[in-house]
Amino acid sequence: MTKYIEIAEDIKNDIFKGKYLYGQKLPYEYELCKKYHCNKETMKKALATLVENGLIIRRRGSGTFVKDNRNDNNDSKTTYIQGLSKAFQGLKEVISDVFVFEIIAADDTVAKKLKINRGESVYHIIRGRRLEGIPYSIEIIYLPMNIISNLKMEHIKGSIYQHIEKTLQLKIQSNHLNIISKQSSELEQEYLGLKSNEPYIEVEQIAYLNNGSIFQYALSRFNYRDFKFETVIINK
Amino acid sequence: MTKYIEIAEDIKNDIFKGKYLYGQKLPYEYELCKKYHCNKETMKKALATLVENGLIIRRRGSGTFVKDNRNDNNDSKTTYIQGLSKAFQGLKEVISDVFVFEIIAADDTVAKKLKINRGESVYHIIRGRRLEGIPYSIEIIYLPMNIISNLKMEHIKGSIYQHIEKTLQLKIQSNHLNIISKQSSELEQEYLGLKSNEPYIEVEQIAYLNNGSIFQYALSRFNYRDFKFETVIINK
DNA sequence: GAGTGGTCTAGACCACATC
DNA sequence: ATGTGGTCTAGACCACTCT
Repeated sequence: MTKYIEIAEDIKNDIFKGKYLYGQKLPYEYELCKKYHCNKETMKKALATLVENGLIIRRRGSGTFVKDNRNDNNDSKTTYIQGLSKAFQGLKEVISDVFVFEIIAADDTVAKKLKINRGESVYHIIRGRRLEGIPYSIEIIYLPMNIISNLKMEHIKGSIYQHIEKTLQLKIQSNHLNIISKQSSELEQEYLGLKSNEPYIEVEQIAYLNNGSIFQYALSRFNYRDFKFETVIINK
Repeated sequence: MTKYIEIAEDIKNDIFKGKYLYGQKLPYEYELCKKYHCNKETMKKALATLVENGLIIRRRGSGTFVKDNRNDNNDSKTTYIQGLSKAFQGLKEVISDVFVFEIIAADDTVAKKLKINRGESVYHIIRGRRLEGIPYSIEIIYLPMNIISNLKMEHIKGSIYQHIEKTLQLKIQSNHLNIISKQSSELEQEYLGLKSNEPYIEVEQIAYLNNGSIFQYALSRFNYRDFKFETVIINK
């Protein structure tokens, strides 16, 4: 881990622990530099990640403040906080229902998305995800076999990311998301509890490793009633 | 404008103009530094904004590449590219139907969102937006009068942002978005062409100025068929 | 080993806010 | 005037990729 990420994590934890209260001023950059024994620019980088995550606000001339998020609704089941699926912060139990787990030849669409050749082998997974017993999403996942290997049913039932990061020691760099809505078919209606003619929200996700290769093309489908996506846009 | 933003804009234009083709390698950092007469760190900052915008991918050890976006569907009417509403890149004509334009006292909800006191005066606007004649969104907007002044019908019909940035000379720093879905009522059904019991997508937006104050609380509602939101998440 | 991108530091200088 | 955050530079050192 790099220094600025460690500092950012530490301050983030302080905020979550309530050391710095909502709306309150954080110590000045200079003070934080002293505390963490780092340079001004490094501290700026650390704080910039917190700004991007919507945790703090910085104002030239006045200071750095913890963003007030208390009025956010926390009743939504699916929350992509800071863009990344924090999967309920690990607080709640997630169970997978595996519908499909097979190896197929990539068709044109999948090949295009994964930037591989048509016909190359890919894992094809369809799984339902339940949160404390209640279904909340259907995931359709394609993983190129030349990058992701030794995928087992236990990973599909649990965490694919853990297998990628822990077992294969690959580093995930970025996720390119596309959020749209579509008319549901029977699978979504049954699993997500939608009526016929009701739509679902789909998050298309193309995920890159830090070596630039695409390791995942996935479609996550949610009941529109449960969907919530939070993000911050910084104007530059 | 700062140097790194200018450089980023310039490279962005080159990409859009086709100078650097999709999938192609960009000149090395060092070459770009020479071209733009800047320091390595400044160039990194410029390129980092393009990474955040999903335009390029950087790989340690191999280079910087233009991201291939050719397989994106461009048939959606509403595209929030890079998070920010680029409003169709100004290519298509936008017309507003103003349903409500009044000054009211902030109720509890609005006061909480705008971080002002209950009872303070705010502009309350409800307008429909049409793209080449076809309705695509309903916007419910609240602007605190102590920040935004002299709002006229012409601004509501055109661009409120232009009034804020050009006339009032205020700088917009960030937008905090929350995307959810809700059951439609008559207004959305009529204007957006939804059937009863069909939902709409709502983008809740809280917008900050660079002095830290909140100048807008807005709800934009879209027919779920037309909605598309693109964003990039960088893992750090 | 050479090429390429990432992190960190030290310090100059600038812009904005508050008193 | 002072406090506070933002930008830019020069240069050291590190990590990864492609041969």
